[in-house]
Amino acid sequence: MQDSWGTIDAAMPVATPSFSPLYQQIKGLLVQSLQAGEWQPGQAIPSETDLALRFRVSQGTVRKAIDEMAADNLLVRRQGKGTFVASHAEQSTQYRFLRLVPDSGTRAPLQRRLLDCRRQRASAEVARALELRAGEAAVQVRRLLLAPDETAAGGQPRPVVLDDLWLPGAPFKGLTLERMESWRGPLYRLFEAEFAVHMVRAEEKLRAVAAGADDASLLGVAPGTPLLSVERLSYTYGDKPVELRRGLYLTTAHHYRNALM
Amino acid sequence: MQDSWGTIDAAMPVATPSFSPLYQQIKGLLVQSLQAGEWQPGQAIPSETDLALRFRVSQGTVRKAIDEMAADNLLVRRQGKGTFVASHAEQSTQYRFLRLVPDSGTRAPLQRRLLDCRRQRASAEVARALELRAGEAAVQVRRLLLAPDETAAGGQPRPVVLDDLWLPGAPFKGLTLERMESWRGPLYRLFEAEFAVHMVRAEEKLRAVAAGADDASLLGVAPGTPLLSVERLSYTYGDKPVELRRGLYLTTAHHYRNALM
DNA sequence: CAGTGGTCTAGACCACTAG
DNA sequence: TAGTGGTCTAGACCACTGA
Repeated sequence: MQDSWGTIDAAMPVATPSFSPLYQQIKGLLVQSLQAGEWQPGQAIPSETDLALRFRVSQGTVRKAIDEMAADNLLVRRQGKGTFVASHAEQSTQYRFLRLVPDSGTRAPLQRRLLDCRRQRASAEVARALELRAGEAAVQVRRLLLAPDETAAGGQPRPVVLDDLWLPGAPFKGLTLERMESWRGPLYRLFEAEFAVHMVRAEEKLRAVAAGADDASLLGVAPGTPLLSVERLSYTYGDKPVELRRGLYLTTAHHYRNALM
Repeated sequence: MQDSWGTIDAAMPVATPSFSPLYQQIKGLLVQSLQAGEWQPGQAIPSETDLALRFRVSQGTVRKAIDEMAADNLLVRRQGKGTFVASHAEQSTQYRFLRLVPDSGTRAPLQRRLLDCRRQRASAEVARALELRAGEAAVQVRRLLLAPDETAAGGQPRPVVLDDLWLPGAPFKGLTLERMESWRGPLYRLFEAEFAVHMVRAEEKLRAVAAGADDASLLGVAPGTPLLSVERLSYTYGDKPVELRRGLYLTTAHHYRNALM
Protein backbone atom coordinates (compact mmCIF):
# COMPACT_ATOMS: atom_id res chain seq x y z
CA MET A 1 0.00 0.00 0.00
CA GLN A 2 1.31 3.41 -0.94
CA ASP A 3 0.40 5.68 1.89
CA SER A 4 2.27 8.74 0.72
CA TRP A 5 0.10 11.04 -1.30
CA GLY A 6 0.31 14.55 -2.56
CA THR A 7 -0.62 16.53 -5.59
CA ILE A 8 -1.71 14.67 -8.68
CA ASP A 9 1.39 14.21 -10.84
CA ALA A 10 2.23 16.29 -13.88
CA ALA A 11 1.05 13.69 -16.38
CA MET A 12 -2.49 14.68 -15.62
CA PRO A 13 -4.41 17.84 -16.50
CA VAL A 14 -4.11 19.60 -13.16
CA ALA A 15 -5.64 23.04 -12.86
CA THR A 16 -4.99 24.02 -9.24
CA PRO A 17 -1.34 23.57 -8.41
CA SER A 18 -1.78 24.80 -4.84
CA PHE A 19 -2.39 22.20 -2.19
CA SER A 20 -5.81 20.77 -1.50
CA PRO A 21 -7.08 17.29 -0.69
CA LEU A 22 -6.99 14.86 -3.58
CA TYR A 23 -10.76 14.50 -3.68
CA GLN A 24 -11.12 18.27 -3.98
CA GLN A 25 -8.77 18.27 -6.94
CA ILE A 26 -10.78 15.45 -8.50
CA LYS A 27 -13.94 17.44 -7.91
CA GLY A 28 -12.38 20.44 -9.63
CA LEU A 29 -11.44 18.33 -12.64
CA LEU A 30 -14.91 16.85 -12.86
CA VAL A 31 -16.50 20.30 -12.69
CA GLN A 32 -14.22 21.40 -15.51
CA SER A 33 -15.39 18.47 -17.57
CA LEU A 34 -19.00 19.45 -16.94
CA GLN A 35 -18.20 23.03 -17.84
CA ALA A 36 -16.52 21.91 -21.06
CA GLY A 37 -19.57 19.85 -21.93
CA GLU A 38 -17.69 16.55 -21.89
CA TRP A 39 -20.86 14.95 -20.48
CA GLN A 40 -24.29 16.43 -21.16
CA PRO A 41 -27.11 16.83 -18.64
CA GLY A 42 -28.97 13.56 -18.30
CA GLN A 43 -26.02 11.49 -19.50
CA ALA A 44 -24.00 9.10 -17.36
CA ILE A 45 -20.45 9.94 -16.38
CA PRO A 46 -17.85 7.14 -16.24
CA SER A 47 -18.13 4.68 -13.37
CA GLU A 48 -16.26 5.29 -10.13
CA THR A 49 -13.84 2.52 -11.02
CA ASP A 50 -13.06 4.06 -14.41
CA LEU A 51 -12.53 7.50 -12.91
CA ALA A 52 -10.29 6.03 -10.22
CA LEU A 53 -8.13 4.48 -12.93
CA ARG A 54 -8.11 7.67 -14.99
CA PHE A 55 -7.03 9.84 -12.06
CA ARG A 56 -4.84 7.11 -10.54
CA VAL A 57 -6.45 7.32 -7.13
CA SER A 58 -8.51 4.84 -5.15
CA GLN A 59 -12.20 4.41 -5.76
CA GLY A 60 -12.97 5.83 -2.31
CA THR A 61 -11.34 9.12 -3.23
CA VAL A 62 -13.36 9.46 -6.42
CA ARG A 63 -16.39 8.51 -4.40
CA LYS A 64 -15.89 11.35 -1.97
CA ALA A 65 -15.56 13.84 -4.82
CA ILE A 66 -18.77 12.57 -6.40
CA ASP A 67 -20.50 12.61 -2.99
CA GLU A 68 -19.92 16.32 -2.72
CA MET A 69 -20.99 17.00 -6.27
CA ALA A 70 -24.18 15.05 -5.69
CA ALA A 71 -24.79 17.12 -2.55
CA ASP A 72 -24.29 20.24 -4.70
CA ASN A 73 -26.92 18.95 -7.15
CA LEU A 74 -24.37 18.76 -9.94
CA LEU A 75 -24.65 14.99 -10.26
CA VAL A 76 -27.31 12.43 -9.48
CA ARG A 77 -26.44 8.92 -8.30
CA ARG A 78 -28.62 5.98 -9.23
CA GLN A 79 -27.74 2.72 -7.58
CA GLY A 80 -27.13 -0.06 -10.03
CA LYS A 81 -27.24 2.30 -13.01
CA GLY A 82 -24.54 4.89 -12.67
CA THR A 83 -23.92 8.56 -11.91
CA PHE A 84 -25.61 11.12 -14.14
CA VAL A 85 -25.20 14.79 -14.88
CA ALA A 86 -28.05 16.66 -13.18
CA SER A 87 -30.67 18.01 -15.55
CA HIS A 88 -33.79 20.15 -15.37
CA ALA A 89 -35.56 17.50 -17.44
CA GLU A 90 -36.36 15.09 -14.63
CA GLN A 91 -39.69 15.31 -12.92
CA SER A 92 -38.11 15.69 -9.49
CA THR A 93 -36.03 18.71 -10.46
CA GLN A 94 -38.56 20.11 -12.90
CA TYR A 95 -39.25 23.38 -11.11
CA ARG A 96 -36.39 23.14 -8.64
CA PHE A 97 -35.98 26.88 -8.26
CA LEU A 98 -39.67 27.86 -8.17
CA ARG A 99 -40.70 28.03 -4.53
CA LEU A 100 -44.23 29.27 -5.14
CA VAL A 101 -46.83 26.67 -4.14
CA PRO A 102 -50.62 26.83 -3.83
CA ASP A 103 -51.91 27.22 -0.26
CA SER A 104 -54.04 24.14 -0.82
CA GLY A 105 -50.95 22.03 -1.36
CA THR A 106 -52.09 20.37 -4.59
CA ARG A 107 -49.37 21.42 -6.96
CA ALA A 108 -51.02 21.81 -10.35
CA PRO A 109 -48.87 22.44 -13.43
CA LEU A 110 -48.54 26.10 -14.37
CA GLN A 111 -49.33 27.52 -17.77
CA ARG A 112 -46.88 29.83 -19.49
CA ARG A 113 -47.76 32.91 -21.55
CA LEU A 114 -44.90 34.71 -23.27
CA LEU A 115 -45.34 38.45 -23.60
CA ASP A 116 -42.10 39.66 -25.09
CA CYS A 117 -38.57 38.75 -26.16
CA ARG A 118 -36.15 41.36 -27.37
CA ARG A 119 -32.42 41.76 -27.86
CA GLN A 120 -30.91 45.01 -26.65
CA ARG A 121 -27.92 46.52 -24.94
CA ALA A 122 -27.62 45.52 -21.31
CA SER A 123 -28.46 48.26 -18.83
CA ALA A 124 -25.82 49.12 -16.26
CA GLU A 125 -27.61 47.07 -13.61
CA VAL A 126 -27.99 44.01 -15.85
CA ALA A 127 -24.41 44.27 -17.09
CA ARG A 128 -23.11 44.37 -13.55
CA ALA A 129 -25.17 41.38 -12.45
CA LEU A 130 -24.29 39.24 -15.48
CA GLU A 131 -20.68 40.43 -15.58
CA LEU A 132 -21.02 41.84 -19.10
CA ARG A 133 -19.12 44.73 -20.57
CA ALA A 134 -21.06 47.97 -20.82
CA GLY A 135 -23.27 47.99 -23.88
CA GLU A 136 -22.97 44.27 -24.58
CA ALA A 137 -26.04 42.50 -25.95
CA ALA A 138 -28.63 40.96 -23.67
CA VAL A 139 -31.92 39.19 -24.24
CA GLN A 140 -34.93 40.30 -22.27
CA VAL A 141 -37.92 38.02 -21.87
CA ARG A 142 -41.22 38.85 -20.24
CA ARG A 143 -43.78 36.21 -19.41
CA LEU A 144 -46.71 35.26 -17.23
CA LEU A 145 -47.29 32.06 -15.31
CA LEU A 146 -50.91 31.12 -14.79
CA ALA A 147 -52.44 28.72 -12.27
CA PRO A 148 -55.82 27.02 -12.51
CA ASP A 149 -58.38 28.94 -10.47
CA GLU A 150 -59.25 26.72 -7.55
CA THR A 151 -62.10 28.83 -6.23
CA ALA A 152 -64.27 28.13 -9.25
CA ALA A 153 -64.47 24.63 -10.65
CA GLY A 154 -63.41 24.68 -14.27
CA GLY A 155 -62.55 28.37 -13.98
CA GLN A 156 -60.09 30.11 -16.25
CA PRO A 157 -56.42 30.00 -15.28
CA ARG A 158 -55.36 33.16 -13.46
CA PRO A 159 -51.97 34.91 -13.56
CA VAL A 160 -49.81 34.35 -10.47
CA VAL A 161 -46.33 35.30 -11.65
CA LEU A 162 -45.03 38.07 -13.87
CA ASP A 163 -41.40 37.40 -14.74
CA ASP A 164 -38.75 39.50 -16.45
CA LEU A 165 -35.61 37.64 -17.51
CA TRP A 166 -32.31 39.01 -18.71
CA LEU A 167 -29.83 36.68 -20.38
CA PRO A 168 -26.36 37.34 -21.81
CA GLY A 169 -26.63 37.75 -25.57
CA ALA A 170 -23.64 35.65 -26.63
CA PRO A 171 -24.53 32.21 -25.25
CA PHE A 172 -28.20 32.79 -26.02
CA LYS A 173 -27.77 33.71 -29.65
CA GLY A 174 -30.82 32.47 -31.54
CA LEU A 175 -33.26 32.64 -28.64
CA THR A 176 -36.57 33.91 -29.98
CA LEU A 177 -40.15 34.17 -28.83
CA GLU A 178 -41.13 31.49 -31.34
CA ARG A 179 -38.47 29.08 -30.11
CA MET A 180 -39.78 29.43 -26.55
CA GLU A 181 -43.42 29.22 -27.53
CA SER A 182 -42.96 25.94 -29.32
CA TRP A 183 -41.08 24.50 -26.37
CA ARG A 184 -42.82 22.10 -23.99
CA GLY A 185 -41.42 22.06 -20.50
CA PRO A 186 -39.43 24.39 -18.25
CA LEU A 187 -37.34 27.16 -19.78
CA TYR A 188 -34.29 25.95 -17.89
CA ARG A 189 -34.61 22.68 -19.78
CA LEU A 190 -34.68 24.58 -23.06
CA PHE A 191 -31.63 26.55 -22.04
CA GLU A 192 -29.63 23.45 -21.24
CA ALA A 193 -30.81 21.49 -24.29
CA GLU A 194 -30.51 24.21 -26.94
CA PHE A 195 -27.96 26.64 -25.54
CA ALA A 196 -25.80 24.39 -23.36
CA VAL A 197 -26.40 26.58 -20.32
CA HIS A 198 -27.24 24.60 -17.22
CA MET A 199 -28.43 26.53 -14.16
CA VAL A 200 -26.77 25.08 -11.10
CA ARG A 201 -27.72 27.40 -8.26
CA ALA A 202 -29.29 30.78 -7.65
CA GLU A 203 -29.61 33.54 -5.10
CA GLU A 204 -32.84 35.38 -4.47
CA LYS A 205 -33.75 38.66 -2.81
CA LEU A 206 -37.35 38.96 -1.70
CA ARG A 207 -39.37 42.07 -0.95
CA ALA A 208 -42.99 43.05 -0.53
CA VAL A 209 -43.97 45.74 -3.02
CA ALA A 210 -47.13 47.45 -4.24
CA ALA A 211 -48.29 46.60 -7.75
CA GLY A 212 -47.73 49.36 -10.31
CA ALA A 213 -50.35 50.14 -12.92
CA ASP A 214 -48.82 48.03 -15.71
CA ASP A 215 -47.92 45.07 -13.54
CA ALA A 216 -51.33 45.14 -11.91
CA SER A 217 -53.19 45.01 -15.20
CA LEU A 218 -51.03 42.14 -16.45
CA LEU A 219 -51.67 40.20 -13.25
CA GLY A 220 -55.33 41.10 -13.19
CA VAL A 221 -55.29 42.81 -9.79
CA ALA A 222 -55.89 46.31 -8.50
CA PRO A 223 -52.95 48.73 -8.53
CA GLY A 224 -51.36 48.84 -5.10
CA THR A 225 -52.00 45.17 -4.40
CA PRO A 226 -49.13 43.77 -2.29
CA LEU A 227 -46.90 41.53 -4.40
CA LEU A 228 -43.88 39.44 -3.57
CA SER A 229 -40.92 40.72 -5.56
CA VAL A 230 -38.34 38.01 -6.22
CA GLU A 231 -35.02 39.03 -7.72
CA ARG A 232 -33.01 36.02 -8.79
CA LEU A 233 -29.46 35.68 -10.01
CA SER A 234 -28.76 32.23 -11.45
CA TYR A 235 -25.34 30.66 -11.88
CA THR A 236 -23.95 27.90 -14.04
CA TYR A 237 -20.82 25.80 -13.46
CA GLY A 238 -17.93 27.70 -11.98
CA ASP A 239 -20.07 30.36 -10.29
CA LYS A 240 -20.67 32.15 -13.57
CA PRO A 241 -23.86 34.27 -13.48
CA VAL A 242 -26.02 33.67 -16.56
CA GLU A 243 -29.51 34.89 -15.73
CA LEU A 244 -31.05 37.81 -13.91
CA ARG A 245 -34.72 37.45 -13.21
CA ARG A 246 -37.27 39.67 -11.55
CA GLY A 247 -40.55 38.06 -10.63
CA LEU A 248 -43.69 39.50 -9.12
CA TYR A 249 -45.63 36.81 -7.30
CA LEU A 250 -49.30 37.12 -6.43
CA THR A 251 -49.61 35.54 -2.99
CA THR A 252 -53.33 35.54 -2.33
CA ALA A 253 -53.78 31.82 -2.98
CA HIS A 254 -50.11 30.87 -3.12
CA HIS A 255 -47.07 31.27 -0.90
CA TYR A 256 -43.32 31.05 -1.19
CA ARG A 257 -42.11 27.99 0.66
CA ASN A 258 -38.69 27.86 2.22
CA ALA A 259 -36.88 25.31 4.36
CA LEU A 260 -34.35 26.60 6.88
CA MET A 261 -31.66 24.20 7.90
CA MET B 1 -11.47 -8.75 9.25
CA GLN B 2 -15.09 -9.43 9.98
CA ASP B 3 -16.94 -8.63 6.82
CA SER B 4 -20.34 -9.87 7.86
CA TRP B 5 -22.46 -7.14 9.33
CA GLY B 6 -26.07 -6.68 10.16
CA THR B 7 -28.17 -5.11 12.86
CA ILE B 8 -26.45 -3.95 16.03
CA ASP B 9 -26.72 -6.79 18.55
CA ALA B 10 -29.17 -6.91 21.43
CA ALA B 11 -26.65 -5.83 24.05
CA MET B 12 -26.99 -2.30 22.80
CA PRO B 13 -29.86 0.17 23.08
CA VAL B 14 -31.31 -0.28 19.62
CA ALA B 15 -34.42 1.65 18.73
CA THR B 16 -35.09 0.71 15.13
CA PRO B 17 -35.10 -3.06 14.70
CA SER B 18 -35.94 -2.85 11.00
CA PHE B 19 -33.06 -2.95 8.57
CA SER B 20 -31.06 0.09 7.68
CA PRO B 21 -27.35 0.74 7.14
CA LEU B 22 -25.24 0.62 10.28
CA TYR B 23 -24.30 4.28 10.06
CA GLN B 24 -27.97 5.21 9.89
CA GLN B 25 -28.63 3.26 13.05
CA ILE B 26 -25.69 4.99 14.71
CA LYS B 27 -27.08 8.32 13.60
CA GLY B 28 -30.43 7.44 15.12
CA LEU B 29 -28.81 6.54 18.42
CA LEU B 30 -26.81 9.75 18.48
CA VAL B 31 -29.93 11.81 17.76
CA GLN B 32 -31.65 10.05 20.64
CA SER B 33 -28.78 11.00 22.91
CA LEU B 34 -29.09 14.61 21.82
CA GLN B 35 -32.84 14.47 22.37
CA ALA B 36 -32.32 13.01 25.85
CA GLY B 37 -29.88 15.79 26.65
CA GLU B 38 -26.93 13.45 27.15
CA TRP B 39 -24.73 16.14 25.63
CA GLN B 40 -25.69 19.81 25.80
CA PRO B 41 -25.36 22.36 22.99
CA GLY B 42 -21.82 23.65 22.87
CA GLN B 43 -20.38 20.58 24.57
CA ALA B 44 -18.16 18.00 22.91
CA ILE B 45 -19.45 14.52 22.20
CA PRO B 46 -17.10 11.53 22.62
CA SER B 47 -14.37 11.11 20.03
CA GLU B 48 -14.97 9.02 16.93
CA THR B 49 -12.72 6.31 18.35
CA ASP B 50 -14.70 6.16 21.61
CA LEU B 51 -18.01 6.00 19.80
CA ALA B 52 -16.67 3.27 17.50
CA LEU B 53 -15.77 1.22 20.56
CA ARG B 54 -19.12 1.90 22.24
CA PHE B 55 -21.12 0.83 19.20
CA ARG B 56 -18.63 -1.88 18.22
CA VAL B 57 -18.26 -0.65 14.67
CA SER B 58 -15.30 0.78 12.80
CA GLN B 59 -14.33 4.42 13.09
CA GLY B 60 -15.28 4.99 9.47
CA THR B 61 -18.86 4.00 10.14
CA VAL B 62 -19.17 6.39 13.07
CA ARG B 63 -17.55 8.98 10.89
CA LYS B 64 -20.20 8.65 8.21
CA ALA B 65 -22.97 9.03 10.79
CA ILE B 66 -21.36 12.16 12.18
CA ASP B 67 -20.78 13.48 8.66
CA GLU B 68 -24.52 13.43 8.01
CA MET B 69 -25.33 15.00 11.34
CA ALA B 70 -22.84 17.77 10.68
CA ALA B 71 -24.49 18.32 7.28
CA ASP B 72 -27.84 18.54 9.12
CA ASN B 73 -26.37 21.21 11.43
CA LEU B 74 -26.87 18.99 14.46
CA LEU B 75 -23.14 18.73 15.17
CA VAL B 76 -20.11 20.87 14.43
CA ARG B 77 -16.70 19.35 13.74
CA ARG B 78 -13.54 21.15 14.80
CA GLN B 79 -10.33 19.61 13.62
CA GLY B 80 -7.94 18.85 16.43
CA LYS B 81 -10.52 19.65 19.11
CA GLY B 82 -13.47 17.35 18.71
CA THR B 83 -17.09 17.22 17.61
CA PHE B 84 -19.57 19.52 19.35
CA VAL B 85 -23.31 19.77 19.70
CA ALA B 86 -24.52 22.66 17.53
CA SER B 87 -25.66 25.71 19.47
CA HIS B 88 -27.25 29.06 18.76
CA ALA B 89 -24.56 30.63 20.93
CA GLU B 90 -21.80 30.75 18.35
CA GLN B 91 -21.32 33.85 16.29
CA SER B 92 -21.61 31.98 13.03
CA THR B 93 -25.02 30.50 13.83
CA GLN B 94 -26.23 33.48 15.84
CA TYR B 95 -29.15 34.43 13.64
CA ARG B 96 -29.13 31.31 11.52
CA PHE B 97 -32.86 31.44 10.75
CA LEU B 98 -33.20 35.18 10.19
CA ARG B 99 -32.86 35.82 6.48
CA LEU B 100 -33.57 39.53 6.59
CA VAL B 101 -30.52 41.58 5.64
CA PRO B 102 -30.03 45.28 4.96
CA ASP B 103 -29.86 46.22 1.27
CA SER B 104 -26.54 47.91 1.95
CA GLY B 105 -25.02 44.65 3.03
CA THR B 106 -23.52 45.88 6.28
CA ARG B 107 -25.21 43.62 8.78
CA ALA B 108 -25.65 45.68 11.92
CA PRO B 109 -26.91 44.00 15.09
CA LEU B 110 -30.66 44.32 15.65
CA GLN B 111 -32.24 45.72 18.78
CA ARG B 112 -35.08 43.84 20.47
CA ARG B 113 -38.15 45.41 22.07
CA LEU B 114 -40.53 43.04 23.85
CA LEU B 115 -44.15 44.07 23.72
CA ASP B 116 -46.03 41.25 25.37
CA CYS B 117 -45.80 37.78 26.87
CA ARG B 118 -48.88 35.91 27.99
CA ARG B 119 -49.91 32.36 28.78
CA GLN B 120 -53.23 31.24 27.37
CA ARG B 121 -55.04 28.33 25.78
CA ALA B 122 -53.75 27.48 22.34
CA SER B 123 -56.05 28.44 19.52
CA ALA B 124 -57.10 25.70 17.13
CA GLU B 125 -54.53 26.84 14.57
CA VAL B 126 -51.69 27.00 17.08
CA ALA B 127 -52.64 23.67 18.64
CA ARG B 128 -52.59 22.00 15.24
CA ALA B 129 -49.22 23.45 14.29
CA LEU B 130 -47.56 22.61 17.62
CA GLU B 131 -49.32 19.25 17.94
CA LEU B 132 -50.98 20.20 21.21
CA ARG B 133 -54.30 18.93 22.51
CA ALA B 134 -57.19 21.37 22.20
CA GLY B 135 -57.13 23.87 25.04
CA GLU B 136 -53.59 23.11 26.17
CA ALA B 137 -51.49 26.00 27.43
CA ALA B 138 -49.34 28.06 25.10
CA VAL B 139 -47.13 31.07 25.55
CA GLN B 140 -47.54 33.98 23.17
CA VAL B 141 -44.78 36.54 22.76
CA ARG B 142 -44.90 39.71 20.74
CA ARG B 143 -41.83 41.74 19.96
CA LEU B 144 -40.22 44.23 17.63
CA LEU B 145 -36.80 44.11 16.04
CA LEU B 146 -35.22 47.47 15.27
CA ALA B 147 -32.40 48.32 12.91
CA PRO B 148 -30.21 51.41 12.99
CA ASP B 149 -31.50 53.99 10.53
CA GLU B 150 -28.88 54.20 7.78
CA THR B 151 -30.40 57.15 5.96
CA ALA B 152 -29.65 59.51 8.82
CA ALA B 153 -26.32 59.33 10.59
CA GLY B 154 -26.88 58.71 14.28
CA GLY B 155 -30.60 58.39 13.67
CA GLN B 156 -32.92 56.51 15.96
CA PRO B 157 -33.31 52.76 15.35
CA ARG B 158 -36.41 51.99 13.29
CA PRO B 159 -38.68 48.92 13.52
CA VAL B 160 -38.17 46.38 10.74
CA VAL B 161 -39.78 43.23 12.14
CA LEU B 162 -42.93 42.62 14.16
CA ASP B 163 -42.92 39.04 15.45
CA ASP B 164 -45.59 36.95 17.15
CA LEU B 165 -44.35 33.71 18.71
CA TRP B 166 -46.35 30.81 20.08
CA LEU B 167 -44.63 28.21 22.21
CA PRO B 168 -45.97 25.06 23.88
CA GLY B 169 -46.72 25.81 27.55
CA ALA B 170 -45.22 22.69 29.11
CA PRO B 171 -41.57 22.90 28.05
CA PHE B 172 -41.62 26.67 28.38
CA LYS B 173 -42.93 26.79 31.93
CA GLY B 174 -41.42 29.83 33.62
CA LEU B 175 -40.90 31.91 30.50
CA THR B 176 -41.74 35.52 31.37
CA LEU B 177 -41.31 38.93 29.85
CA GLU B 178 -38.76 39.79 32.55
CA ARG B 179 -36.71 36.67 31.84
CA MET B 180 -36.50 37.60 28.19
CA GLU B 181 -35.80 41.26 28.83
CA SER B 182 -32.82 40.52 31.02
CA TRP B 183 -31.42 38.11 28.43
CA ARG B 184 -28.56 39.19 26.19
CA GLY B 185 -28.41 37.40 22.89
CA PRO B 186 -30.79 35.57 20.59
CA LEU B 187 -34.01 34.10 21.98
CA TYR B 188 -33.12 30.70 20.55
CA ARG B 189 -30.04 30.75 22.74
CA LEU B 190 -32.21 31.49 25.78
CA PHE B 191 -34.54 28.66 24.85
CA GLU B 192 -31.73 26.14 24.59
CA ALA B 193 -29.93 27.34 27.72
CA GLU B 194 -32.90 27.74 30.05
CA PHE B 195 -35.55 25.45 28.63
CA ALA B 196 -33.49 22.75 26.97
CA VAL B 197 -35.24 23.33 23.65
CA HIS B 198 -32.86 23.50 20.71
CA MET B 199 -34.28 24.62 17.36
CA VAL B 200 -32.82 22.42 14.65
CA ARG B 201 -34.67 23.38 11.50
CA ALA B 202 -37.69 25.37 10.35
CA GLU B 203 -40.11 25.81 7.49
CA GLU B 204 -41.33 29.18 6.33
CA LYS B 205 -44.26 30.38 4.24
CA LEU B 206 -43.86 33.85 2.75
CA ARG B 207 -46.51 36.21 1.47
CA ALA B 208 -46.87 39.85 0.61
CA VAL B 209 -49.59 41.51 2.66
CA ALA B 210 -50.87 45.01 3.36
CA ALA B 211 -50.19 46.41 6.82
CA GLY B 212 -53.25 46.58 9.08
CA ALA B 213 -53.84 49.57 11.34
CA ASP B 214 -52.28 48.05 14.48
CA ASP B 215 -49.31 46.46 12.74
CA ALA B 216 -48.68 49.67 10.80
CA SER B 217 -48.56 51.84 13.89
CA LEU B 218 -46.20 49.43 15.67
CA LEU B 219 -43.89 49.39 12.66
CA GLY B 220 -44.19 53.13 12.13
CA VAL B 221 -45.54 52.93 8.59
CA ALA B 222 -48.76 53.92 6.86
CA PRO B 223 -51.60 51.40 6.90
CA GLY B 224 -51.63 49.47 3.66
CA THR B 225 -47.85 49.47 3.31
CA PRO B 226 -46.73 46.19 1.68
CA LEU B 227 -45.10 43.90 4.23
CA LEU B 228 -43.45 40.53 3.92
CA SER B 229 -45.38 38.04 6.04
CA VAL B 230 -43.20 35.17 7.23
CA GLU B 231 -44.89 32.23 8.92
CA ARG B 232 -42.34 29.93 10.52
CA LEU B 233 -42.70 26.53 12.12
CA SER B 234 -39.56 25.48 14.00
CA TYR B 235 -38.62 21.95 14.94
CA THR B 236 -36.33 20.41 17.52
CA TYR B 237 -34.71 16.94 17.48
CA GLY B 238 -36.93 14.21 16.08
CA ASP B 239 -39.02 16.54 13.89
CA LYS B 240 -41.00 17.77 16.86
CA PRO B 241 -42.56 21.22 16.24
CA VAL B 242 -41.91 23.60 19.13
CA GLU B 243 -42.47 27.09 17.85
CA LEU B 244 -44.91 28.85 15.57
CA ARG B 245 -43.90 32.32 14.58
CA ARG B 246 -45.50 34.97 12.41
CA GLY B 247 -43.32 37.84 11.39
CA LEU B 248 -44.09 40.98 9.43
CA TYR B 249 -40.95 42.28 7.74
CA LEU B 250 -40.58 45.83 6.50
CA THR B 251 -38.66 45.51 3.24
CA THR B 252 -38.00 49.09 2.24
CA ALA B 253 -34.34 49.06 3.26
CA HIS B 254 -34.01 45.31 3.86
CA HIS B 255 -34.67 42.14 1.92
CA TYR B 256 -35.08 38.44 2.58
CA ARG B 257 -32.08 36.60 1.22
CA ASN B 258 -32.36 33.04 0.02
CA ALA B 259 -29.95 30.65 -1.63
CA LEU B 260 -31.37 28.08 -4.04
CA MET B 261 -29.32 24.95 -4.55
C1' DC C 1 -25.14 -12.80 -14.96
C1' DA C 2 -21.99 -8.63 -15.04
C1' DG C 3 -21.71 -3.93 -13.83
C1' DT C 4 -22.98 -0.14 -11.01
C1' DG C 5 -23.27 2.35 -6.75
C1' DG C 6 -23.59 1.53 -1.38
C1' DT C 7 -21.69 -0.16 3.00
C1' DC C 8 -18.09 -1.69 6.05
C1' DT C 9 -13.53 -2.66 7.74
C1' DA C 10 -8.59 -2.04 9.05
C1' DG C 11 -4.82 0.49 8.97
C1' DA C 12 -1.65 4.22 7.62
C1' DC C 13 -0.45 8.88 7.77
C1' DC C 14 -1.55 14.17 7.69
C1' DA C 15 -3.19 18.55 9.99
C1' DC C 16 -4.57 20.86 13.77
C1' DT C 17 -5.03 21.93 18.91
C1' DA C 18 -3.55 22.25 23.40
C1' DG C 19 -1.05 21.00 27.48
C1' DT D 1 3.70 15.05 22.72
C1' DA D 2 -0.85 13.04 22.87
C1' DG D 3 -5.36 13.33 21.14
C1' DT D 4 -8.61 14.87 17.82
C1' DG D 5 -10.61 15.07 13.28
C1' DG D 6 -9.23 14.68 8.02
C1' DT D 7 -7.47 12.08 4.07
C1' DC D 8 -6.24 8.02 1.56
C1' DT D 9 -5.86 3.18 0.38
C1' DA D 10 -7.13 -1.73 -0.52
C1' DG D 11 -10.26 -5.04 -0.36
C1' DA D 12 -14.55 -7.45 0.88
C1' DC D 13 -19.29 -7.94 0.35
C1' DC D 14 -24.34 -6.05 -0.23
C1' DA D 15 -28.18 -4.05 -3.10
C1' DC D 16 -29.90 -2.76 -7.24
C1' DT D 17 -30.39 -2.66 -12.44
C1' DG D 18 -30.81 -4.56 -16.82
C1' DA D 19 -29.42 -7.77 -20.42
